[in-house]
Amino acid sequence: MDKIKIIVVDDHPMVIAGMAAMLLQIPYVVLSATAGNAFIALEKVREQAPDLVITDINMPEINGIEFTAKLKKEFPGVKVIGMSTFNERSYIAQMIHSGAEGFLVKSASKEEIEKAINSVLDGKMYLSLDVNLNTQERKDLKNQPMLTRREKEVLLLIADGLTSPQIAEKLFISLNTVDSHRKNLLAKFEVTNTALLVRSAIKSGLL
Amino acid sequence: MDKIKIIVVDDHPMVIAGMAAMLLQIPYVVLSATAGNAFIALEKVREQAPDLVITDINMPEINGIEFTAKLKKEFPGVKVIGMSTFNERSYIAQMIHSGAEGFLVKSASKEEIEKAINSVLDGKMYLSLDVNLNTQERKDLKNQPMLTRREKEVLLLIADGLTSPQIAEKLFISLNTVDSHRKNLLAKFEVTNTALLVRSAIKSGLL
DNA sequence: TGAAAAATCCCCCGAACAGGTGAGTACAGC
DNA sequence: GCTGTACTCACCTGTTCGGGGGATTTTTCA
Repeated sequence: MDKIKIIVVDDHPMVIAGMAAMLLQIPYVVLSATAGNAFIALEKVREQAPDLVITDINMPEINGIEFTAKLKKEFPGVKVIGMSTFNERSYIAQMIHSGAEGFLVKSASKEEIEKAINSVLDGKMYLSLDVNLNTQERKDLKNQPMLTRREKEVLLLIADGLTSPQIAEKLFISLNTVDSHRKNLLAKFEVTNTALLVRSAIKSGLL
Repeated sequence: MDKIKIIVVDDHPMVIAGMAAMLLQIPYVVLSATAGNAFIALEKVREQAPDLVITDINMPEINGIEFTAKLKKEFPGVKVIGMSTFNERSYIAQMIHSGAEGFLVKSASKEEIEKAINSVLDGKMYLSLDVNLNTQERKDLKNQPMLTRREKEVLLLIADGLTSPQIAEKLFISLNTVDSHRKNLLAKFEVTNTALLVRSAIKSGLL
């Protein structure tokens, strides 16, 4: 059997290096490419046709979730394992929803990584053991609101302390529109005021 | 001149591996030990008498800040570089206060790590370039506002999504008083609305 | 090309927030 | 006893938010 071809995507060189070192110790896999962002990653996937992509979730420009969605659309056969640090578990649900087969925390050991790779290539799903979700967190996970482009913009400006009128001016839209987005944000996050909105957004890693 | 002896402390094997790979490429340093937590790290330091310790800041049980403080007390000569991921810059000030000479973000490149090591061993302080404390952030760090007991209580309740009337009821005080505290909070954090208040408080680690 | 999703805009209304100013009480430290 | 700080409360004003509708135009994408 051929070696399993893996591509690792992460904007932290240190993580890339660490993952590379760990994968080296697994005889039946080969790291066929690495990428520091989603654009490069997509190119590499087209070139290399890997069996598995291990991708960071928090990346600038295109995050791991969108990246996974794009990747899965173009290459449904490629398996994906998401990776994230401790406090950002909140993305897991979205990641799974985007089609990822596995999830690892960055604190994973070589053994765990190996197990994840095997499970996923076996057609099974793998979730890092560290992902011990308490009920509240699980809730936060499920209800990861799907925000539209505009909603994200508005959310950012709210978190930057702008008032609705100021946001309206900045985005060249009417106050009514800002209010609409604002209400949609509150609804999607299932909160009733700005304080909780900002807090939830931060917890979800959106800010 | 002898090689520079370095000990790396991080609870993420992947980061350890990555750092090890990077340090390997720097000819005049040697990684004399690694540790997954502060206890082991202290042992290793006693054994190895390293020149430099590179430690994660976020670790279970004993965090990097306490660890640095302990380490510096026992071995004042050992240089320390703190390491953290992106969003946790708020610890930098505490880290420096504990005696660390440098700070790196985990997204650091090999070049940056090398520069940090050189600076620190040269007796200079090194702060990761990514830690471009813009004036606002620097302010956030310095001006950790001195909150009174009551103000903290109110702040917590605000962040929990309670409205002023609800807070008043909960604390058995009048709405006017809650408003007073609220205004004092806004003033102390130098912000003008609740969104920024919550955000600042989280950034300052108060929530 | 046609349906669905997103973005835009409008109205009303009451509640909550933010800014300013002032002031009484309680308590700790000097 | 004086001083400073925290905590409490009050009044007034205008702005912003939040909740409830409904409606139209782009955009997106199957």
